[in-house]
Parts: sequence; C-alpha cells; structure tokens
Amino acid sequence: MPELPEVEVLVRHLRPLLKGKSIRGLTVHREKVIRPATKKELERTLINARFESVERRAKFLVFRLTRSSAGIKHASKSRNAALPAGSRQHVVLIGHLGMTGRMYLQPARAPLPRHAAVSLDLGRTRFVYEDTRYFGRLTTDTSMLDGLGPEPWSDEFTVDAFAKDLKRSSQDIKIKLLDQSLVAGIGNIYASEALFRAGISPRKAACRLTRAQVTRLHSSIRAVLQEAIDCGSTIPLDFAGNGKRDGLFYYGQSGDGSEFYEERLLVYDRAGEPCGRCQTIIRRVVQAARSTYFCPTCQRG
DNA sequence: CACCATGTTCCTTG
DNA sequence: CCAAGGAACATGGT
Repeated sequence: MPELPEVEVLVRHLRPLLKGKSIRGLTVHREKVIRPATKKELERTLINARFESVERRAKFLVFRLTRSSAGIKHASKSRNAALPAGSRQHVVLIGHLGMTGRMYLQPARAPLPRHAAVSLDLGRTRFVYEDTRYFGRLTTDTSMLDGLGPEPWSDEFTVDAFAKDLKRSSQDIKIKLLDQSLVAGIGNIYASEALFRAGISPRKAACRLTRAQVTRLHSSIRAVLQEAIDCGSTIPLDFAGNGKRDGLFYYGQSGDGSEFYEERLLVYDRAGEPCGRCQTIIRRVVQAARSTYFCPTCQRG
C-alpha cells in the first residue's frame, strides 16, 4: 500500500504499537530488501534497540530507535544504573513499501505470511514486513532519502519553487508529478487525482502550465493527499488481513469500505465510466509506461 | 498466453 | 553534468 497517504496512515497506526518496544531478534527472509546493508549489520545495530518514534518522509517510514551503548566495561550484570544517564546511541531504520509491501504486528507465534521479507521479534508480538514483489526496503541505510524534494505541506513547497521547477521541463505534467525531487510523496494514483481536481490535462508539457494552473495544482496536491489521509483515518482498516482494497487501503471483512470506494478516487482506474462532474467518459492513456486517467472535458489545455 | 499492477533505480542516448 | 526514455526488478490477478 504505497503513496504518501497510505504511508502516513500506516505510520500513525504503528507509532503507538511500536513505541517503547525492543527488538529481541530479527530474521531477514529476503536479503534484497535490506541492501546495501547486511544481516550482520542489522543484527549488530538493531538487536536490543528500542523504538522511540515512527515518522514519515515522503513514502518512506522512518523508525528511530536507541540502544544502550554498553561499553566493554559493563560486561555482565551491570544494569542501567551502571551506565551514565542518557548514554544511548541512536539508530535509524528506513522502510519503503514498494508496490506491494505491508507492515504490521502479529502474535509472536502466528504463522508468517508467504512473502515475509523481514520480521522482528518484539517478545509477545512480531513486527512483519511482507512484500509480494519485494520492491520495498527495510534497512539501516538512509541514502534513499537523499535527493527527495519537499514535503507537500512544508514551507519549502511554494508555488514559486514549484513553478520554477516545472519551467525547466518539457515532459508531460503527469510525469513530473511522479518526480520525487520536485515534491515528494505523489504516486501514480494521486497524480491523476490531483490533475483532475486542478482541471489540467495530464498531457500538457510541464513548462507550459500557466501561473494560475500551477497555483491550482499546488493546492490540489495538498487537498487530494490530505483528503486521502483523512479518509484512511476514518475507515476501519485491515493492515494485516486480506480485506478488499481500492487501490491502496485494505478494508476489513466486516467493515464496509464499499461505500468509500464510490467517492474516494474520482478518475483513477475508472476508464470507461462517466465523469462524476460532467458525465464525459473517463479515458486512460499511457505515459512513461504507466496508466493515467483523466476526464477529457474537465481537463483541457 | 497476454496484459496489467500503489515504485524506484540503473543504463543508455542525446 | 543534465534531461529523457526504457528496461529491470518479482509476483500475482484478471
């Protein structure tokens, strides 16, 4: 379940569950998801580390942990009292869900999912990162955060900066929205949704948007992402189960998400259906090898 | 069998 | 050095 809103909702879900818990052991079921780190490295830095916070950066999950920096001197039974207060070293763990990743807690003795990639032993519970396609990551390497553009709501994401970046590219605007160095967090679903909301054709060259269009797009991005977060915060979600999904959120079996599906995404995956605003049939086109959905009437220019 | 899928990175080519 | 296009990654659903 990727894209910024899903990650944000997941982070809010995991935060209270993980805070204060310590990692007793870990199993790497798929080495590729921890690269360029190694098993040994993860074991060395994560075992006995305790979760302090869980944050989001773009589509990444940022787990901050600390571990007692017990020196060689405090060998055996020396408890915390023997260590200088606050002498804990900080550890950062970065997660990314790729296309099909999920993260959740399950009872320690429950069976692992078929595509478990990494699991952390937290004592009574187990933290599981599973990923059918293994495109995601869970590693101590933080280099993936390099080069990310501003968060959509940060002060650095201004209409001016955005307009300036768009001016430098002749690529279609839809494609530029997926460029994480312009503004971080938009994915294929919300790129279409934001453009529909702004009334801009996904095939318009980025450098040819008018100032008014850039302004509208700027606020549409924020609105679309915020509404998705709000929606995910409202619906009862099924992080670990096999509920229905609407392209990102998993609905529980009993909890009916069907009604949300009706309203949630206005154009994405709706080719052939009438536009909710003008009844024109929604179209699907391919850009940079990815599907784009839009209303040819509501989105011109 | 064919095509599609929420993402990122790497490798060309200009 | 940069922009842009395309393949690659890996598995499953329809």
